[in-house]
Amino acid sequence: MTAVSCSPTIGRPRAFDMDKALESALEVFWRKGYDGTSLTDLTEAMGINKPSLYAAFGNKEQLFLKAIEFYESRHCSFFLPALEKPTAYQVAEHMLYGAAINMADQNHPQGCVVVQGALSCSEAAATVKEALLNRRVEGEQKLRTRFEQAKLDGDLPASADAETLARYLGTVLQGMAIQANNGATSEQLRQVAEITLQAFPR
Amino acid sequence: MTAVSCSPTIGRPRAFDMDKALESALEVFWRKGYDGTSLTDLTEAMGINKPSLYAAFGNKEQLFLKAIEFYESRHCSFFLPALEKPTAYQVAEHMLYGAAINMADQNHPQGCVVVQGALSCSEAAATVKEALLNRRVEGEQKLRTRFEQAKLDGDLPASADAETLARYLGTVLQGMAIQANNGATSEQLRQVAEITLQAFPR
DNA sequence: CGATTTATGTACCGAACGGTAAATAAATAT
DNA sequence: ATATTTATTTACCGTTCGGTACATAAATCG
Repeated sequence: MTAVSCSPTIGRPRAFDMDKALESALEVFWRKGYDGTSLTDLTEAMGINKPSLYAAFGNKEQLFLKAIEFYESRHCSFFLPALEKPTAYQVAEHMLYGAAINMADQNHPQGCVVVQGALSCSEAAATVKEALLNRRVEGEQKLRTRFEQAKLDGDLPASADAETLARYLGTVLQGMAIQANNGATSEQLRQVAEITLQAFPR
Repeated sequence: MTAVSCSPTIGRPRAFDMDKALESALEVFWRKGYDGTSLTDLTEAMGINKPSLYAAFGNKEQLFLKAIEFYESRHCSFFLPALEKPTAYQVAEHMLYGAAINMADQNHPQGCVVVQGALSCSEAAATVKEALLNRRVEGEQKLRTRFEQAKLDGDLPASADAETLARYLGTVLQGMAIQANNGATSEQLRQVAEITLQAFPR
């Protein structure tokens, strides 16, 4: 069993909150990307020293991967619920409007760390780049599966191409991440979502 | 006057082709991003030593900016011509199909260096990040102006929102860059372009 | 032929990089 | 109280970073 963060009862207690530290690390990675973030950036933001960071999170790469898990559980909270909507159109609707609000939210860096955390990067970042790429592709795969189900359910015409619809939606969602980086507001992204939905069969 | 690359007649002649060196530098920046690219990466790809690089291109930042100019003149050759098409719909059409072919082209890194060259980055890269951001916003501004003209020309309904249409198109184009990084083929991007156009007024 | 000008190759600079050894501090177990 | 266990602090490791000084090579100018 690997060292899961189950609180050990013996030994000196950890002086910092792991979740808060992880959130701080995420914020830095999100804003600066994997290559652009130094250990000094991380330790300053997290309020801990390097040995504490390494003892608690492994190394820079593992910390990044844990930060991404944290991101998906806390910040991408609109994605999975949207998949549960009763029709394909409503799935698309909730996903696009959710993304519009989320990606331009001023309470955290703009965009999506899964898109911009390690898009083009050094060889040292190859592992995390691939991890993010897999998450993007898997997200689209989930959309595709949902749309194939919608065809069976009858709320998407049998002539519809689930794979291409999923890719279209993925493209717009990923494009919204760039738009948010460009400074687009939630309202402007909402308008994009609105147009996007006009091409979506209902 | 700054040192434009007008060939000097005196002194030892330069032993390398500046355009070829710039193209090699672009290829590296495109693939690894600004932060992910080291001077060693650059000099190895360009086939020159560091002092030659600095004498010819200034420094890493200036080299990057020159590589971006090079990119826009050689690799984004579909953008400006698309703007000249007779109707707004045809503008969108040519831009989307041009991007679909270009971004997944296997003859160079996938995606778009203006999107992925310095999206999230260190403070050292702040200048180049802003330069890329400005290029993206300016591209959308050009689209918007073109669509406003189309409303005057009558090939776009007066009720259409030129700004939002431009942002919608920008979003899909930027999303295509991510898709190309995800491994999408030109044919898959072409299908996305097709759906995108269904939401575009004609 | 020098003299001048520019480019190249080598060798190096201080700073920052990711990562760690070793000593100390704070908790529990016996 | 002492031993054990874990976290923190300080100080440091070798490597790589972006950038440059300096000597040499290759061209033109007079």
